[in-house]
Amino acid sequence: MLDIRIIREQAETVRTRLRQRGGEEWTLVDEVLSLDEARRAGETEKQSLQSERNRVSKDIGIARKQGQDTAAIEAGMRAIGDRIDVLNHETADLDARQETLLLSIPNLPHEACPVGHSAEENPEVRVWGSKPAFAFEPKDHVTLGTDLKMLDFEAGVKISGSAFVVYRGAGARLERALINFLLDLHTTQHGYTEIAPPLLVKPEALFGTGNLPKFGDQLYHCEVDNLYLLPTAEVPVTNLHREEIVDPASLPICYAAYTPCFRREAGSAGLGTRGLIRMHQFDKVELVKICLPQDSMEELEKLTANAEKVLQLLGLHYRVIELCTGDIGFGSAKTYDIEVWAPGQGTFLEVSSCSNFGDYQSRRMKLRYKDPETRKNLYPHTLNGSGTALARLFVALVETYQQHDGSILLPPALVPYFGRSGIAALTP
RNA sequence: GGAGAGAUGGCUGAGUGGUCGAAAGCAACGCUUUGCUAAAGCGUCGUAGCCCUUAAAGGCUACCGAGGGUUCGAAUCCCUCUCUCUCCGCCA
Repeated sequence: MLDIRIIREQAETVRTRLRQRGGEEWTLVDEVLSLDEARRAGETEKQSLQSERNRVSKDIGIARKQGQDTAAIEAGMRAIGDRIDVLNHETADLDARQETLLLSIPNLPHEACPVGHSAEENPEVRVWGSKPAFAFEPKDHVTLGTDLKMLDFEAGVKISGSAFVVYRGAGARLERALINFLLDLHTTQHGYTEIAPPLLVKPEALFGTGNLPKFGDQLYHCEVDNLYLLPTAEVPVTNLHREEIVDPASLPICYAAYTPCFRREAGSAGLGTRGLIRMHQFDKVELVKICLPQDSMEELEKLTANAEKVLQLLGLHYRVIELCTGDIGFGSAKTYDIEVWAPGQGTFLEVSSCSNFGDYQSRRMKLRYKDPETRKNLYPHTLNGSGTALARLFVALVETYQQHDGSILLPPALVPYFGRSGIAALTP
């Protein structure tokens, strides 16, 4: 949520920045400003009347003790009370409308965020490794997974429908090995604290991270209990400190969490996505940071480097791109995407998205820290990034490390976790 | 699912219609004094909004789980809701 004071004082800058995103939200600025003005006018009148009421009510108390008749004064106060009631409802209504508008306005892109209209204008930041060469025609993960009996797409459909999959045998074991590898890397090498959060979350948590109110159609909702299946561990983990005033000495707070993620993917069904690339349920290890405002850009670089380390250790070719203003997410001020090469797809797949949200989420969830100098409560910055998504990592891994005989030879970093050096081809 | 208890400031915990934003204690911060890993004394110490200011300072208002009601006036009385805890039942 944007700071109303920034909108008030720098309306033109806010409009310009919002326009760079390409949406229509910039047109809401004028509406917010007029609501704000009306709200403050009502607030001022209401408060001066309340002040009068408090003063006179005290006098009435004193006069009554002295046995005086206060009926006339009380009648006058009743009129003031009525007026206060009216103003109360008016300002509450204006306040609610302003809040609703503010919740639907996306974050301002950071000035370091490249300006552009769409994904085509995302600059490539760096490339690591190179495309692996094959002396044979590489298969895609669907073929490999099915042949090796690691992935059962038909069973997924039978049990849960399209875009669900069953991992089995070596596939299930590989998924588990990857989860442990990722968590160990981030907790023992990168200093993150491991979190295992609930997978069902309240609406308040989703408002805090910005998934609600705008993106409810992407969420699985358990109506009888009004709980949502999480679309990413970002939601419960960032909300761990919702409505808290954290000790600034404890910053940066760094969390790593493995969870399954559930997404309805409304609107993208049948979008030509074969295999594991777009699923309703997938595993992910998420990294979350809460830090001082002045540190957040540096922390974003570290976070991105932590996610890249995964691909480096696994020997997977990848590139990092920077999202332009027209492509960054709703709450983000600056985002790097990491895309891994998948030989069977002949394309790069997004396996991580690392974002600095500035104070956008912390203001929404009333997450603050007390500045030791001024003793004021300030909003820390929040960041998160996948470290990394598992399904697409699985794709890149098996497609990159497939052998001519259909077997898979795992990179050394994964061998201790998997327990074997690879997955042998099955003999028919 | 059944029964009961509760929700007050960072924490503990007083407060049942009027100078209560709220006693007291703990924690924290500052100062003083003494001094071997500390104690004592004094002071400060909730959150948010509005107004006035270049700013600081200041003034005002609201907030004692949430919402509504009674009243000139509500932490305090009434109603509704939510949540937490305990016990019983069921269950991985």
